[in-house]
Amino acid sequence: MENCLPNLESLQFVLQVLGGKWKLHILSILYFGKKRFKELEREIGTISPKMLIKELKDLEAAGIVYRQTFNTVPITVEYSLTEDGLTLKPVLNHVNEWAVQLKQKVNNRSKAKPADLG
Amino acid sequence: MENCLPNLESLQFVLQVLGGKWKLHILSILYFGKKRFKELEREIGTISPKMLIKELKDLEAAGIVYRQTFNTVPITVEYSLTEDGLTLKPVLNHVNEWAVQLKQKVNNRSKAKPADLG
DNA sequence: CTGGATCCTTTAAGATACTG
DNA sequence: CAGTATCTTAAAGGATCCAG
Repeated sequence: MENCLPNLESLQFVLQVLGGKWKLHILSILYFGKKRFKELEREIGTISPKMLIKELKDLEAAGIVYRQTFNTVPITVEYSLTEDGLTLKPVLNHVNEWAVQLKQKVNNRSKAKPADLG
Repeated sequence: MENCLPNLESLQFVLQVLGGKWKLHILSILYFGKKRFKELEREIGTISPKMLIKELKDLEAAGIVYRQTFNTVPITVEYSLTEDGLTLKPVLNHVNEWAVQLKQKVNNRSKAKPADLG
């Protein structure tokens, strides 16, 4: 039943991982390079520490973000992208291309028409 | 701040549109061809009519799904993919390729390592 | 600084009965 | 058949304070 959209599960997994309110925002910042917890908090501006740590943990569990701690006083933590986090970027760019043209169309029409299948 | 991941907004939009619990499942069925409301309900099996109509309305508003009514008795309604719905498929396949390899890695390791940036 | 814990509000979703 | 309406529960998110 689901063999036309291959591996529905994997796609659901991606949507779940990236679907949090702040995930893409966090990633967009980490694409500039590693950041500390406080730096992320400041750059996002309106996120609470609870949400930030939750989103980071999700991304880390998904293997997209890497967390490194340093035994300084006080402790410092750096978040960076994993290999998979980097390979995600061109994928997102691809999705974005589709999304941009979709949004333009949605804004310029009242109702979508069906695809012309001949 | 967000110019590295181009147009964060568009990506958020896609995640919102596809992020519902049943969206991908519905799309995976519609990729086989047009379906009536009841057919979708039956094929999914565990969805309530309230959720089904809600997800369909979301997809229609996003311009991905087209809804056509017929003045039969009783009324019949057919749901099909729009042009944008069709162009979404290869995009999802691309995401899926990335997702599949990610899941394999996540399952085979305890903790991700950072990307080697040289 | 990096988070954890708590309480609260909002949103998503499920169950079920009902209407044109 | 194709949805609506209502009620209830579960999950996501926000605010705030606290600890190592």
